[in-house]
Amino acid sequence: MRMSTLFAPTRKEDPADAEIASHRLLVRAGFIRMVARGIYSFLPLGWRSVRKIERIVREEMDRAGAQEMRMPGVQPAELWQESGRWDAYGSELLRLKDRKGSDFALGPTHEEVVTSLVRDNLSSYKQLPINLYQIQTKFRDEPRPRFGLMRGREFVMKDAYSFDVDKQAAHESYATMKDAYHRIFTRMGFDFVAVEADTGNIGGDLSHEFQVVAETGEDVIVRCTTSGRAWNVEKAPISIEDAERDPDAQFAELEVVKTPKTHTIAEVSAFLEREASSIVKTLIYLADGEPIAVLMRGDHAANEVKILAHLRASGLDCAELVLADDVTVSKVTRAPVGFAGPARLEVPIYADLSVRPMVDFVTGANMKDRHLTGVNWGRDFEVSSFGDFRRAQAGDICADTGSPYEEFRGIEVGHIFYLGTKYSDAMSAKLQGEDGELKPLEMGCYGIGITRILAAAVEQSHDGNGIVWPMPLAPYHVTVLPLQARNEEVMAEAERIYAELRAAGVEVVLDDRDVRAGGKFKDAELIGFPVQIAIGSRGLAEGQVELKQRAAGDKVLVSTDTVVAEVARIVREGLEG
RNA sequence: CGGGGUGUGGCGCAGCCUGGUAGCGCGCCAGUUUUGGGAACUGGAGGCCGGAGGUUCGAAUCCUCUCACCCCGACCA
Repeated sequence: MRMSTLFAPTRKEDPADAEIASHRLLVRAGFIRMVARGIYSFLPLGWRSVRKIERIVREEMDRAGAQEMRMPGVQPAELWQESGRWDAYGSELLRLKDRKGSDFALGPTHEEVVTSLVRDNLSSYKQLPINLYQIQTKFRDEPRPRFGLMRGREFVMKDAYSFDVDKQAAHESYATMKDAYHRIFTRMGFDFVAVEADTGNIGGDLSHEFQVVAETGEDVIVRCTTSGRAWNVEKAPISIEDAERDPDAQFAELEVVKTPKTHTIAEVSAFLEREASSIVKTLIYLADGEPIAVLMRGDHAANEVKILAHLRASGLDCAELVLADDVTVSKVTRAPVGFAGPARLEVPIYADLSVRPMVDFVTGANMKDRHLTGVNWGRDFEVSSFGDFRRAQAGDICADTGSPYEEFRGIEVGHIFYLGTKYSDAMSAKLQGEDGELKPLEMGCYGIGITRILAAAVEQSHDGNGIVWPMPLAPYHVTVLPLQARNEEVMAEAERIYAELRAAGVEVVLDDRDVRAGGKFKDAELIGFPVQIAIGSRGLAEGQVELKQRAAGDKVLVSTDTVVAEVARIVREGLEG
């Protein structure tokens, strides 16, 4: 490819709306352009990298025995009504009507379509196991798309679905996919972790997220410092002290203190000069619309999955638990947000176990700009029940090993689930087993965010000058830069090297534009070609060209006779990892 | 959905408070000189100032409505 014809509109300046490196650089280097909120076009360079990502995914999925197919982007409402998700999925499901007024959805995922397909076309356990996958555009109407490709509304995803006779076989399919995912992300050169995760609303009871380690990641992960096992913070088992309060404790007087404009724990802690761990925060939740209060120690965070489980175990049949909005908080506490406290609160109060041993703590006073000190449960308010509601964080103790957790952020690029029979039950997808009985299919589903990987790769590998592509994902492996476009010898040598590299199977861009050397260098760095060959009249007089690898950054002079073989070798080694 | 902000040539911005015929940098076109890390000069092209309505002799500027985009929050209390 010649740079003079390549459609790669690069920019000197950062786009005004981009915050993180991947978004900024993918726009600046001419890989993507936004069309609408959370919706992007992929320009030639961007699309080439996307196709390389797809290819690696395809090769490893095929190797793992999965079969590629293709399902529609537009799906009839009936299928979603059958699984119950037409109502359950919420407003992320973009709904539309056809000319007859029938309801459709833009597919955010394909469990319904694939389950009905398999149900209608397989009849015996002898046809199992089967794993079907596709690489396709999905649409999820995200409440807040952001960070370019990281959280878009339209995105490309690889989704696979496994079907097995029983749970054991399904677990084997799951393990096969887990291995395939490890190979895929290793081949892409990622620093990643497989994280044990909560299954959320997808169902099932076994799930791993594949997280690329990155400071700008949206997910928080904890990892045990001895076993190396990693968990999503909502799932991580922490060792909890279940301590009683000292029965002889003397309680201080309850006191109202002025705390102007201190809305957060950090502000209250600083203002009153008390440790965050001596403050109790009062979270107002809506359990199926009914307000409840949850008390947490000031330095802890709440885990809604645990709270929900506790409510159910206490006999409260609660389907949905959400943090209350500001209006509800004001109504329940009779005070603005930031001053909620348990005393004289007329809703059920649930408290984390770490609150039980606390004496004379600080809480909000349910009055604007006021907190209470010397607060004690039992005397100043009653607790409905205590439970473990804590979300894991750095420094917490791993329940498995007794070692502390470390915390880091990640970009979720893959997620695998063992689904069980959730969809096959709902959609009565059954097969005859060996014993002649009809049994629901055991399912698993396995996603990879193809376009998000493009952003994750840039996030993990860039510098002040631009993108630093790993060889397997680079849109082109090499760029050839004739530094004086009007010098015939320089151009002739550039053309020769360009042609020979292409003949050697190297993907190469010749920067044949009549621009100054500086411009070519800047664009080459920005786009992130792994290898640069700079050809100038000075070096050529000595029979030499300059070879630079983007990642290492150092330049070496190489003879014009050996440069093609040398570069071909670098590219080959880069592709092999 | 709540809070904040921004919409002015392709891109990044100033002008708005205090109304009076639209400006800067980059990019683009032509020419001259340049030519190993985003050149200099000269001359050009390109904008219904997001949209609608209003106030006014006169609106990018003031008022109302609306649309779009960005940031923060939606485990903050």
